Amino acid sequence: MKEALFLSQIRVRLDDGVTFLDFDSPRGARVYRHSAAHILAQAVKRLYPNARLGIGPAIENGFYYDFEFDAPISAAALERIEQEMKEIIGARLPIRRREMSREEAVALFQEKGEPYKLELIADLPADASLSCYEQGDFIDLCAGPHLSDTGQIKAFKLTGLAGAYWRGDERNQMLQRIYGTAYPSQEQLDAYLRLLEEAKKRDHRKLGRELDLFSLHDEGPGFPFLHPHGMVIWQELTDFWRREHRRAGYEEIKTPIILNRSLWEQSGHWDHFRENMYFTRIDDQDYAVKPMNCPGGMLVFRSRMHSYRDLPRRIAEMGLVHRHELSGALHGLTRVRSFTQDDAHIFMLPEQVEPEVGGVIEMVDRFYRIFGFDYRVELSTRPEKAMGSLEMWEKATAILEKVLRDRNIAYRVNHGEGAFYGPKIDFHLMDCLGRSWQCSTIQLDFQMPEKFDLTYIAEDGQKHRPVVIHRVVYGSMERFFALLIEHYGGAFPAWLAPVQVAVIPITERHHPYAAAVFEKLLNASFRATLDDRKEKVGYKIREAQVKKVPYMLVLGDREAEAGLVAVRHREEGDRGACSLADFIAHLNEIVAAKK
RNA sequence: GCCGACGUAGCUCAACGGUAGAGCAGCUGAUUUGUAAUCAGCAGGUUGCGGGUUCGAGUCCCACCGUCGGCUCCA
Repeated sequence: MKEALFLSQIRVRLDDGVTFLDFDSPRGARVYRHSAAHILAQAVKRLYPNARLGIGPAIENGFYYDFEFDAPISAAALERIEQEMKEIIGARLPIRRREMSREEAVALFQEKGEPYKLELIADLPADASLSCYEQGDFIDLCAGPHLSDTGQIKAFKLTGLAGAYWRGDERNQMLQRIYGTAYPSQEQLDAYLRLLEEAKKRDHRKLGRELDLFSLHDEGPGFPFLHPHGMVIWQELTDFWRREHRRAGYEEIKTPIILNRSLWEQSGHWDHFRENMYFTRIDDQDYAVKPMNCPGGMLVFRSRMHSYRDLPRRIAEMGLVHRHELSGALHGLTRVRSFTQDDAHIFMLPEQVEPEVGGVIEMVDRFYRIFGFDYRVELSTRPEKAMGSLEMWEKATAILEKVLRDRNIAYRVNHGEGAFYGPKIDFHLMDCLGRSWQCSTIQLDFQMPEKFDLTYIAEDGQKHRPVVIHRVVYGSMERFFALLIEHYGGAFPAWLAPVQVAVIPITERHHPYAAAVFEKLLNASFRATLDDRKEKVGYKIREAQVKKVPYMLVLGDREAEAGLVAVRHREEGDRGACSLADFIAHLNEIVAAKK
């Protein structure tokens, strides 16, 4: 084994040669935080000798370690654990790697009473060489590498306590997970904590209340209420969506929310999705509230005969779906129990699959660019609970891969994450905190056409089976709305802003002029307000600023006499006076450009 | 659903087991104001819901509902 290596910030022991790592590289940060996780585990074992160790990896922005305690610990215990960690860091314990045989390792962890470690060892391949890392009175099964001593952790904080199932499986024992983060300096840690504070200010739940966009109530957990200002944004999003889809050759439909059980049996949802569905009875028959829009779409397609000349048919629907989600999973507008999907089903000939999937990819990219979102592409393959033959799945997956490769799109493969009826391409948006959210998805489906016996008449005069794509662009309107709120920090661009212009007369004698300006703005189809309260301009401006109104028109003697408007912009401040016509032209330009 | 935390006025937050308060918002009045908060007054609560302990519960205990951080799931 090579001796410890030194670099400005991190010293790492490696057994495979000399490698320098520093915290700024992703790998260096992982090593650093993984060592912090070991220190956490050591501290916990000192305070709770009976605690059984789970796993303790580094994650994005930090680390965690899972433990099984005799009795659950509470968040208050974290402070005591932090103290103990500081002791361990202060002692500058050297961290040593120990290679051992499987028998040695089993004996070691048996003696230490670590059932989860034994389970991990049992699952390691027979020829794997086992290693442990040791620091003072603590030893842990670990591939490494690690820092050379515990004193190198300069700044850390335990950030949370949560339940987590052993190996992520809800059938397993629930362990307690302690989250933390670590940085090479207190300044960096503080900067990270400040970033979290900033993120809280853009939280869509907070802004949604402050800007009066939407609300959630105990009377309907997970069923959001949209307020007038939220509805304005919603309408702009759907208007834009309709124009783009018409242009791209889509037709729009609307299907019922409640449909008979027989339909859900036919579609396979009864067997594959029942635990997420809501039910009701009508005239002594079972009905279900739709969790997806596809069966309704299938019925529309099937309601008449199709020629191969009719295909592809791109049938879109802003469909309201309801899904029973676990109560603990609900979160603002991003995880709800009822949401609107900007759905579409494309019915096509087998040879149209590639161009159609390509067309959807282009549309998704266009939408995301308008809003300035970065995204990541993922391909999800056959899940355990799947319908259809393996060959069908392989064929469908191969087509999706080909489309992505032909376009040089980088993607990640999620094995076993597909829908039960077909593989899919997902688009994950990165939000302002670096978290990713699934929004757009393109799902290939060879199942529904079979289940619903969909056909078209081909050139040979015979009936053939069309292929179906399910796709969404926004994904869930509610989730996309939430992401937009946080993305813009509530300061929506003019085309989306619930109020685009606040007209602010300085005194009552300017009210008639202000009312005339206001009227003209309404006639120009802008969303404007007239603030004719008996308040000082400063007060009215502050209020408009707080509500994040992009433009304010301040009107006093100077403007009234010259027939001008003094323009104040939300970010840029006082822009000076111009004619109302010029202002309207400017605003029209900004709105049209969606800037 | 599971683990942990939390739930007081519309919002943000106070209140050693001993009479529930403040700021902002709201309402009323005065102020007629030039680019982020004028002043004064008034009103606002069965402390999430239901039990229990206690002479006495916002405070302690139990159950339920909801919210938050995670796990799981997914748009």
